[in-house]
Amino acid sequence: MPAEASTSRPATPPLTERQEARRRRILHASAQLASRGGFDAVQMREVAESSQVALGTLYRYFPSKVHLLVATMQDQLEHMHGTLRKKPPAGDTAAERVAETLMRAFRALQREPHLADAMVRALTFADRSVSPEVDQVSRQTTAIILDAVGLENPTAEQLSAVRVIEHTWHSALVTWLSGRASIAQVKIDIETVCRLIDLTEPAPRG
Amino acid sequence: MPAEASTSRPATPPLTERQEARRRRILHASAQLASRGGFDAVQMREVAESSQVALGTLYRYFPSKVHLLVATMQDQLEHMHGTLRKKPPAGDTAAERVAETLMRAFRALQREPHLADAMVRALTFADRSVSPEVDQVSRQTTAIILDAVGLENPTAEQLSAVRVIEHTWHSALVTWLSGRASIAQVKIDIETVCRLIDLTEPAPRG
DNA sequence: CGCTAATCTAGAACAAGTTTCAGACTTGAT
DNA sequence: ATCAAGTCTGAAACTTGTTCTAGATTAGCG
Repeated sequence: MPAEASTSRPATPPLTERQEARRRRILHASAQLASRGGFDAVQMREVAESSQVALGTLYRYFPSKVHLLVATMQDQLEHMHGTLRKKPPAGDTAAERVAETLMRAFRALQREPHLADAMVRALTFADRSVSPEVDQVSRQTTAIILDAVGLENPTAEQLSAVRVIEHTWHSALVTWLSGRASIAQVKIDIETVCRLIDLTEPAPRG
Repeated sequence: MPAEASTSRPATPPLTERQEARRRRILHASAQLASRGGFDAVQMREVAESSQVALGTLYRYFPSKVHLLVATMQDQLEHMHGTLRKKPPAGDTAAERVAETLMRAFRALQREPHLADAMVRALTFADRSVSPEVDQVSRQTTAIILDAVGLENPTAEQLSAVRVIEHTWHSALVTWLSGRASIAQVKIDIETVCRLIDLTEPAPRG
């Protein structure tokens, strides 16, 4: 039994520099193609060509198109979390802060609607084989929301509220991307669901 | 300009008996294959063969696999709405009734998890070209929830709460289907979000 | 009935995701 | 420096959704 890799994710052997560079090129090409034409425009052969990697290699790094796009989303989310941390939301209540955070993220996605389409479609289409990666995205999203709530040790009830907010966020995004809801409606729904978090917050002491 | 088909959906010419029968056979084959192996098991060639229809004909009836599966979902939802109407939920508050209704629907889906997988994946993967059909599914779901709430003329606020419940329902389903949440967790989240509907309900007069 | 337009069929063809394979290249250990 | 193991490449093959075509069938109409 090897004792390696006991800390973070299971059995991810460290990548050499060139491998890390390949991985970056692939993710970059993926995001670029997605920004153009969304999910359909991310064609594995094109990603491979764009990132100067053989098709087989692309599949070694990302075992399917969905894996690739979910990884792309992880990448973007990380970036967004960083951005959000720099300018925390200013609302008085947790609900206001969460809603503001989510709408800010929403507007960022609006700027690259095709990219958003590709990532979100991949995320909701992912089957069990992508669970770990999707879960990672979900944890990242949870972290962003909890940051906005501003709690260190949320109760089970609060975690459920956060999950519901997350559900609403994803599904509202899907609805908007498929043209079945306006931005105004998304905003209203986000604000509606964010009330839940206040419901579960103990009255501020003092 | 023909004046026909002015009433319901745009330009759906009435089907002959044999056409109606073909449509039924197709939907039946689709549901059957889906029940076995989920989304991937619904292969257009197999659906065509199973329903004794040429591939080209299948595509004339349903312009894509996603269209087919969304139509399958419409079919199933209609059936379920009928079933639910017969035994309305018994809770005292709107929240209880809605949660009970949704969990009942959820248990029905649990009985055919592969079928559920196929339908839900199709629904969330659908792009703009399927909007009308997806919207129809959404309206049907809304109707089911509103039935449980028991309101004739919901306010805008209540409609937003219903949309949020719907979002949560879909997304929780996706999470469960991909093995990232347990049934218990889904139940909790459904109950959590259903509280919203009570928040918006005016105190009963009397 | 006999005509015409629409529909259906069988099957080939095409597109994009995925797999496979032989050979060239890297890497790490000796 | 050299060898073995692992990785990358280029290209072909395979799978399944989708489109296309030519000919047979059916439906509606005079």
